[in-house]
Amino acid sequence: MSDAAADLLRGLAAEPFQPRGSLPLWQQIADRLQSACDDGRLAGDMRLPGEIRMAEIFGVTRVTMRRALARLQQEGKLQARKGVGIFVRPIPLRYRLDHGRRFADGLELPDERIVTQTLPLKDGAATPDEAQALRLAPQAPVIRLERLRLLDGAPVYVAAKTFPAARFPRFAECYGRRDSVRDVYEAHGIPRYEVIETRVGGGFAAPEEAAALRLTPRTPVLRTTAVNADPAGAPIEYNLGTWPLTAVELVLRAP
Amino acid sequence: MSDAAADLLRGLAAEPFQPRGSLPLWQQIADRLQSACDDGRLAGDMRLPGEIRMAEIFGVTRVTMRRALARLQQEGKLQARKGVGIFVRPIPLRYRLDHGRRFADGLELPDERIVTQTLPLKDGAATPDEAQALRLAPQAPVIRLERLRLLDGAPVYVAAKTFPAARFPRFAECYGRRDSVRDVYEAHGIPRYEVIETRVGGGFAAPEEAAALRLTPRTPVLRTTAVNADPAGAPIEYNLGTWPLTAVELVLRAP
DNA sequence: CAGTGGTCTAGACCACATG
DNA sequence: ATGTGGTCTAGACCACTGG
Repeated sequence: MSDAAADLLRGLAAEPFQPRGSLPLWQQIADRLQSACDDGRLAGDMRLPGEIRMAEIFGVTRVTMRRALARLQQEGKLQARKGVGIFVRPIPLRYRLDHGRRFADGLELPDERIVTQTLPLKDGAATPDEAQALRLAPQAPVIRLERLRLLDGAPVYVAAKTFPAARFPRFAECYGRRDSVRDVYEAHGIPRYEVIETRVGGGFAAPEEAAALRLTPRTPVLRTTAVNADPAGAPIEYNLGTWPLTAVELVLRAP
Repeated sequence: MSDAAADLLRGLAAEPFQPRGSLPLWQQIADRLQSACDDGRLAGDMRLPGEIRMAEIFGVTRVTMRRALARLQQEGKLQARKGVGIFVRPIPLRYRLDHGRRFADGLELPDERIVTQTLPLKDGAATPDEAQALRLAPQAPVIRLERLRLLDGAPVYVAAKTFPAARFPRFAECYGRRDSVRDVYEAHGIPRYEVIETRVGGGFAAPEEAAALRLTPRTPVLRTTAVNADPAGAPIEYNLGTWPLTAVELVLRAP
């Protein structure tokens, strides 16, 4: 009785390790696991043996084993679920996403592979950041929309969108039909829009973000913020996006 | 005999911790240290007491203390130097960098605060990536230039630039005068250039990058790649930049 | 040399998810 | 009830850096 993952790991552990003083043991283990992830020997959604088991296989303590596993989790290759096990994250290599295009267009992938989950709409008051970006009065009423995009079942993007409530009185009704923001725009007399500013930066996943993206908390992420405007230049949407650090590559081309 | 840092930490440790079951001890410690970094109570280049000492102060094992410190290192707030001590990383905060502008212009800071270090030029053969970006034959001769930018003494950017050797026969001579790539361009009949493509992605610092940026190895970083072209559209420079994840924010505005 | 951070071990208890 | 990952401890040895 030995599943494929355990056999593979035994193979990784077979080669002797470099003596002390060169590379730390946990790093050598992590390196071998990582190369196995990268070349597909550890494939998507595969479940690894338990930590104690793996520690035995590699001939180290559980603590040392955990250090190796922790690095792979931080880099998004593995995902641990408490009480369940450790899984190979079905990795999106890296998606090229062109600036200013719609999410799905930028990915250049068939729509079947993309799934969108929408969380319930919420009303609220604009935060200072939002008020400034949307050119609203402080505390002005806004509509908040959260969305999660999955690619081949793996979450790759959470978006928190904020809209000025005054501008979109029939938001919920229009959005609900097809889960489409574009529909809302059109229904309120905005046939097209422009991205007037995009920012890209890095950060670390908050617990909720990590849960949504199925990442270990505090995992590094890429954050994008965009402001959309109607043809007249008035801001109509503030979009805060979070991506697993290794999941996306933004491509910006000269016009 | 007790320096300022130790006193501050004793203050942080004074408040009782939440009982087990709520937040892990190491996370509570990390949170307190982080807020102390963020609001300046732990200021730039300050040296912390040793790990054993800090572990005593917080009443935990050295292992637990190290977990807390590890998180702050990964997030770029602290920097450990083996055999020396742990230091507060001087004010990385976050710099707005506008796309398409020169490094120094984008930062909108006085030149005095910016220092550039140039590593020795190297000749070499184009890698596949470089050959494609620069539209060269495989293995074509290229010139490699590495630069490190420091802001207020803290390294915030390493750039690895690659130029087609055939296009810049007098590269070394021209560059050496003022360490300016623009000088090289002008001397070879290129009065201005355009950025034809920029990519932004995330990764993890290789050992050399980490050393240059004074980061803990494997720290998450932001990577930018840009291709410059002459007015005729011919690629003349391939630029690979690495930033500490928390040090930079790219701002892209509509033309 | 003494002090520092980096690595590693052996064992323990807990909260959680699953069967 | 079992096994999982998450946390924590107490002690040890090493390599590096500084005075």
